[in-house]
Amino acid sequence: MGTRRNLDSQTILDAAVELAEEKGLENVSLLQVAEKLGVKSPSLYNHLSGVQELSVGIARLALGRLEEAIRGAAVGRSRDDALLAIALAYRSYAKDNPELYKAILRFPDCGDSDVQETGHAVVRILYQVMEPYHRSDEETIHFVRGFRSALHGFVSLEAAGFFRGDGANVDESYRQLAVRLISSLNMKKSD
Amino acid sequence: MGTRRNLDSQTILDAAVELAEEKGLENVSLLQVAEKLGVKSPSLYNHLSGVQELSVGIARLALGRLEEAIRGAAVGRSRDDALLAIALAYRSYAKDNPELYKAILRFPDCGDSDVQETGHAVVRILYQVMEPYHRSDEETIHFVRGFRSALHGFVSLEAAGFFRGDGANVDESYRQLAVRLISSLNMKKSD
DNA sequence: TTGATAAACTAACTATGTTAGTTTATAATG
DNA sequence: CATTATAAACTAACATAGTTAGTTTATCAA
Repeated sequence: MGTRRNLDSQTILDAAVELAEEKGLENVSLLQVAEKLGVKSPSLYNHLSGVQELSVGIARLALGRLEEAIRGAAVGRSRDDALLAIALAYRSYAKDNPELYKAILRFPDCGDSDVQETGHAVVRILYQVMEPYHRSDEETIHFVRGFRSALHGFVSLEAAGFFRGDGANVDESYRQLAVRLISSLNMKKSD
Repeated sequence: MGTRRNLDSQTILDAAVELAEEKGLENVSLLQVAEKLGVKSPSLYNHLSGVQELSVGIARLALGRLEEAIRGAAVGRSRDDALLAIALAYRSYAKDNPELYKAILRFPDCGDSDVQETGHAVVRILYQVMEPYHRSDEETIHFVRGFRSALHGFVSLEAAGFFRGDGANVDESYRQLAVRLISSLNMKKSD
């Protein structure tokens, strides 16, 4: 007993993420994380301020990985092609990492500014892709907000179990949504 | 002490909703609800099976009211006009009832089928509005899924505090998103 | 009047988050 | 090398939440 200098906030975060992926995000408690690390739960307080900090950490990590996935999808592509690739990568990430995506969904609870910062990083990629369209800043912002909202909304509703009963191809619904928005970019405003 | 026959599940639900609106959804606990009703928390178990049932009840009520708001907006309107009105009503509801809307957002946690049922009621209105467009069932489903996703996604992200830093009119972003999708309905598939 | 029922109660348990105060291993210093 | 300071672990304890079991009691029906 006494002291072992191996623990730090990164290790704790890693354990929490692992736990989330194993047993679901809702079962990530300081008790469980501490147990996983062979430590008593109050010991964690030497490295973090509370459970909220852990939640924020998970959310940030999840958003960071989402950003990576999106950036990876956009690389080597441009314009419509890039936008569609981003859309598909977004949904793939959510499907491949359901617990981490839940952590992103949960951020309304905390309203943390750090999380929002990481969220902006995702949006920044979209701004880059938008450049060749030569739209005004304002128009670009409007489009990016809408595009991101659509991706997020679809994936959230799908994760929540909607789109199950009515039999139509969900992949196709998603593709059409993305294409509708992307097409609208290439049209004159008057249309 | 002893017994008063006034309590029932509806009364409890009403108290919970009131509490949510007063102190935030995250502060709705059986303890607080019981206190508000002048009762000890175990007494609530005579009328409900647990806190989950209460959460589901709140979510269902919130979705029910959302459905009402949307139906009210669609009445007397048709086609593009109706769709836009629904979109605006959707966001208004979320803004006017932030705690209730949070309850809707939270349903991923439970995956309850009753909640999904009420969610479908919202979608049913959209199907009605879609009729005059004379699209195939499949096309209609795709569009409705996308449209609803967009509304939900935008409102969720807005509630979470995104769209704040970058200075562009948020109302306009939302309107444009709705219009983009609605316009895409009036186009040939080949476009 | 009496007895059954339903609704409230108390007591107690588990789990979670958290704080306070104690011990102890390592690192830093004389 | 001895000592001290620090940091990281510990134990103990408390609050709050949800929940269960078992008890009391008011009301309603026979």
